[in-house]
Amino acid sequence: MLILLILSPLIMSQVRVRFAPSPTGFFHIGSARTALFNWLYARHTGGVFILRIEDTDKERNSEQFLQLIYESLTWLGMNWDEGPKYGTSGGGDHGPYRQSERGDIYQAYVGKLLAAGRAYEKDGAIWFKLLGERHEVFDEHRKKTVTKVKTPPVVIEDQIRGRVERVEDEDFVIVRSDGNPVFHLVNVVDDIAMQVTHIIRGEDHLSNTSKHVALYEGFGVKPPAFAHIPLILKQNGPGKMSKRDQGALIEEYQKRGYLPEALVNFLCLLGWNPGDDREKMPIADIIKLYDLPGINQSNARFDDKKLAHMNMLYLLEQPADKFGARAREYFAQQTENAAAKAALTADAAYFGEVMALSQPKVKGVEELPAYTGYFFTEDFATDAKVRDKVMGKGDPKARLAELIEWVPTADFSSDAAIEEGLKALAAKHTLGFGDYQSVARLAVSGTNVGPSITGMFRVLGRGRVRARLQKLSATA
RNA sequence: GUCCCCAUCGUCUAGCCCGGUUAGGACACUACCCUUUCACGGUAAGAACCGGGGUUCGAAUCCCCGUGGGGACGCCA
Repeated sequence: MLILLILSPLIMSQVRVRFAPSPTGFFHIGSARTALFNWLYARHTGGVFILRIEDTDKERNSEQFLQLIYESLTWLGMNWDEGPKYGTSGGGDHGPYRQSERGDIYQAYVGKLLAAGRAYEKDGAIWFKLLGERHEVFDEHRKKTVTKVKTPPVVIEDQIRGRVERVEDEDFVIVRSDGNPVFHLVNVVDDIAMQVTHIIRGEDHLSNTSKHVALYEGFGVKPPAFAHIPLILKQNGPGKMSKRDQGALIEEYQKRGYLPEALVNFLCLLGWNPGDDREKMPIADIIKLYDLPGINQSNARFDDKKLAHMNMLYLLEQPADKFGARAREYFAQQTENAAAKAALTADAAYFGEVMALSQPKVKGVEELPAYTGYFFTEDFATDAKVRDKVMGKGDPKARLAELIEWVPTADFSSDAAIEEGLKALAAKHTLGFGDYQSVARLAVSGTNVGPSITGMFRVLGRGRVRARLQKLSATA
């Protein structure tokens, strides 16, 4: 009882936000960001994040895309408190959370409008009736005569844009002639029924909002707070980012081995910032600082380079075993890639060591198969240009001979030991470490980029190193 | 065409609300340093207040107009 008394004002004012996607296509960056901004607000305020599936378009819905929504949200770390059950997310007593299962509710609400004279039937469809004087006018753009209604402007108090006024001056369809309710109706009905307090959505919905506010008024319900967030523009060319644009799909980043934390961090910064210079920050800090007034008003262009950089930052701080596991997962997906296949057949500990060696060197997991190829096969390619350059400088043949002789008895127990050994070798001829490094690298990897040569020696082991040195020596 | 939103480096942005800054940071680009290659890291450089009016001693900041960008105008969501 006492607890209830203390909690009741909290419950009364609890923020309830929703993300309401339709399963009609791949899950893309824009949707993810809208979900994220809602999720953050719920977590920031200690409110409720609702997932509602807007599957009223029977033609275009698919179960596959529905699953993709669940998977993508979960992958990004956005759990939902109410909604369809999936893993540990979902549940709640405002369901069902799929609009395809809420037909009775919509019918009841339409009934209310019909009874109140705020809706009528025409051409087999049900229309919402605006209040005011009517007159016919020819619409040049749509090339037809339409009935306009003289109405006062609808006022939207937007949390991001301030006061926005827009005149809604035409009745609109709320139930199609086939009996299916349309988006505007179900969206508003569900937000009323689910007691949504804040509608955070893309700015592309701002023009729809006048319809929605009119519907709220028709139902005699005070509209919730609106927050229209800026859109993400495509990287190249004009217009907003759409599912078909390069880099638009969440699934793609998942497949490419991006870290979800990095993608989320990047997405947060597209239209929001903590107010200082911090960019890479833990999600807990973002939740703490995130708020609606901090959201920008202007659209943001997507930048894959900045995302890649953010991903590298996160990758760099991954524990080696986690990084190795992620790499293995990525390699396993590359079924067409011979290098990836070969790597997977290698000993697990060896694979892990190779990845640990490469972790600080690459920008993304996707670089790994090509970057580490020579660790897993003796049949690796040699870069002709690098070969000419290395073999044309100093006396590489002599260095190779020395290395071949040195390897069998050298101390390979640690990178430091190998370094010491090589330095001692160089000192005998008053040469530098670099004189051995370049030719050794060419011999064992066929290129001039890669991890430290000492690390490569240690991981490859004496046998392989010596064989490769001899092979180069024989063909040089 | 009508309506709505927006406008700081190439890009993401701080500063704007509450007028006085060498207009700051990050990505990208360039140079140098570090170094055992390549990266990472460090330092430096270049790079912006869309234009025009107004208000003011003073405007990136407030107001108006233009221009530009974006969005919406479906029995799609």
